Amino acid sequence: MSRTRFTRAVYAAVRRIPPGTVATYGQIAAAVGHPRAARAVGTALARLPRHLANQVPWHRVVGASGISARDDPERAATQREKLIDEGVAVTAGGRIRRDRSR
DNA sequence: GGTCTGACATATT
DNA sequence: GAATATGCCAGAC
Repeated sequence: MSRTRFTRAVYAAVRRIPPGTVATYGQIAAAVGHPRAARAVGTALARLPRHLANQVPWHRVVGASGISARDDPERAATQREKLIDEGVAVTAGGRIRRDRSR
């Protein structure tokens, strides 16, 4: 199975994100001990299994410029709506207000 | 087991 | 702010 220690650490870190708050991939990567592995965080979440998607608030993880979702625009829309539903201020461009991130 | 791809970041121009 | 270049790590083939 592909879920490595790193991946599990990422899931754990994402789970620790407080509601109504978003974290960047860089922050997650740094949280698991790999400040330069933002990309790995992306792939790990991209291959996030459904059963884990239920317990991991992946929608709280955004890119440095907000929601990225270069692979699936639908995902971006879902993520944006979920964030808005949680009270996160997401602009029309998919960017997050600085007081909610960082 | 080597290579390509990718939900990225940071620095520089 | 946008475009370009480089580094980083894990997953899929």
